[in-house]
Amino acid sequence: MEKFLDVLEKCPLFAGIAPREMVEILRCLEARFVVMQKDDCVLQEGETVFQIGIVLHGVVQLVRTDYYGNRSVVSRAEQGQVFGEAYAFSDAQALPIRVIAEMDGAVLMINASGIIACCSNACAFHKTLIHNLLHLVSAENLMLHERIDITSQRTTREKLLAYLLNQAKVQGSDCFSIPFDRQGLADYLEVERSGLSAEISKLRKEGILESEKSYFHLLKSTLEV
Amino acid sequence: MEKFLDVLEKCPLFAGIAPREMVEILRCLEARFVVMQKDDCVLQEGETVFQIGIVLHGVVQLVRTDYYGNRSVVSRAEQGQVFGEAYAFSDAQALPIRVIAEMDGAVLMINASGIIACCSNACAFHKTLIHNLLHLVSAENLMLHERIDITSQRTTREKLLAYLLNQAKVQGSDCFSIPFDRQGLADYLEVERSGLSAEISKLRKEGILESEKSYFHLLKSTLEV
DNA sequence: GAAAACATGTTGAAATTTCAACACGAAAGG
DNA sequence: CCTTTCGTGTTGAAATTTCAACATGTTTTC
Repeated sequence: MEKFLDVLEKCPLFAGIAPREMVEILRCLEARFVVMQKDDCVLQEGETVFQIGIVLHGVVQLVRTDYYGNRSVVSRAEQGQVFGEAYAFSDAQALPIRVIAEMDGAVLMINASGIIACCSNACAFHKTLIHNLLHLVSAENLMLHERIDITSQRTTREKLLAYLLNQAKVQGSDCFSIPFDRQGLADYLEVERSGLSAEISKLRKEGILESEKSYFHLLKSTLEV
Repeated sequence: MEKFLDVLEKCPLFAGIAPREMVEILRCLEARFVVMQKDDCVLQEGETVFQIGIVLHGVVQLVRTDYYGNRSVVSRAEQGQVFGEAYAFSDAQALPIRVIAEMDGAVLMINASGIIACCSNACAFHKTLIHNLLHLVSAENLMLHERIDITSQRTTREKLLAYLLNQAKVQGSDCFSIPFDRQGLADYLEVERSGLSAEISKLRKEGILESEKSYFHLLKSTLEV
C-alpha cells in the first residue's frame, strides 16, 4: 500500500496536496482499494456511477460496444491517471462504457460526492481537489476539441498535416516525436494505416518532411503550403 | 437589466440558485456586463483567459483559424449558455480560438477564480456553482466523446446510422426530429452534404427508415443490420 | 541464434467520397 | 404576386480511401 502513495502524489487529482496529508484525505474520501486481474470488469456498462477511479498499478480500458457489437477502446488510463470523472459528474444515468483491466493491477475508487462535499474537518483540501478536477475535465475537453478539429479535415493528408503542425506548435519545435505508432496514429486520425503510411512517404518524397518511425521533422515548406 | 435575470435563472450554471439570491451573487462574483455588436470580438485569440461568459442576449461563435487561415466555427453559445469554461479552468495560456458576436447582444463575464474561491460571505452558493460547473464541463465532455464515437465510423452510411441510432436511444423513440438541417448534419458527421442526402435517399429506398426534412423514423430493420 | 511475431511500407483494384452542376419546391423579400 | 434565396435531392466524373496481399526489416521469444 505504501508504494501506492507515490503514485497518488503524482496523480493530477492530488496536485498541490502535501504527501503527509494524503492518508488523512483518503480516509475522509472513503477511498476503496480494488485489486483487479487482467480482463476483470471494474465498472459495468449500464451501471449508475458516482465514483471516479485512479489507476494505482496496471492499465484500464474504457470500452464502448456499439449497436452492431463492435467493441472500441474509447480511452485508456495508465498508472496515476483518473478515469470515469466525466461520467460521475454529468447526470448520465447509465454508464455507456465498460471499464476493464488491460492487465493485473489495482485501482482506488472514490465517491464523487465526497470530493464536492465539505466535510466536518477543515475544508482546505476539498477546494484543491475540486480545482484539480475542474482542471482535469477542462483539459480533456480541450484535447477532445483539438482532436475533432484535426479529424474534421477531409483527406488523410490534411488530417496528418493538421496533426503534425499542431504537434510542432505544442512541442515548440519543428523536430519532435509523437506518442503513437502507425496504427495508433491512424486510429487517432480515423484513417487507414496503409493509406497513412503511403501519405507519409509521399510527403517525404515531396520534401515536406523528414521522418523515421515516430520521429518527425517538418521542413520549412510545410508551413508555406 | 432586469429581464436578463430571467435568462440567468435558466442558465445551467445557476441551476439551484434562488432568483432572489441572484443579484447578491452577481455582486460577489464581480460579474461584468458587456454589450456587443454584430461581429464584435468578445475574446481575442492568444489572450490569457480566466473568465467565463454567459450569453444574455444574442449568440456568440467560438471561431478557430487554422494554419492555412481557414476559419471554422468550433462551437456556438446562445442565450443562457456558458462559453469559455474549458479554457478558463485548463491552464491553456493562450486562447486558441476567438469569440465573436454573431449578432447584436450582451454577455456577462465572470472571473473563474471568483467561482472557485470561498468568499467571506456564507459559501453556500459557491458549492452549488462549482457543482454546476463540473456538471457542465463533464456533460460537454461526454458530448464530445459521443461525437468522436460517431465520426470515427468510416463511411457516410455508418456515421449516419450511428448518429440516428444514438438519437433514437437518447430521445427514447424510433421517431424523432434532429436539431440540424442537412448542411449542419453533414458538418457534424464530417461528410459531404450531397453524399449525405444521397445516403438518406438510399436508406429510404431500402426501407431502413422514413424521413422528411429533419424528422426521422427508424424502421425495425434498422436495428437488425 | 533461429523462428515467430510485429511494425512499417508498397501496391493495385474495388468501393466510397468529393466536387461541380443542376433541378425543384418552399420560404422570404420586395 | 413575382423574384430571389435557400434547402434539398440527384447525378456522373474525378479524386481519395479502403482493402487485401505481400515485402522487408526489427524486435521478441524460446
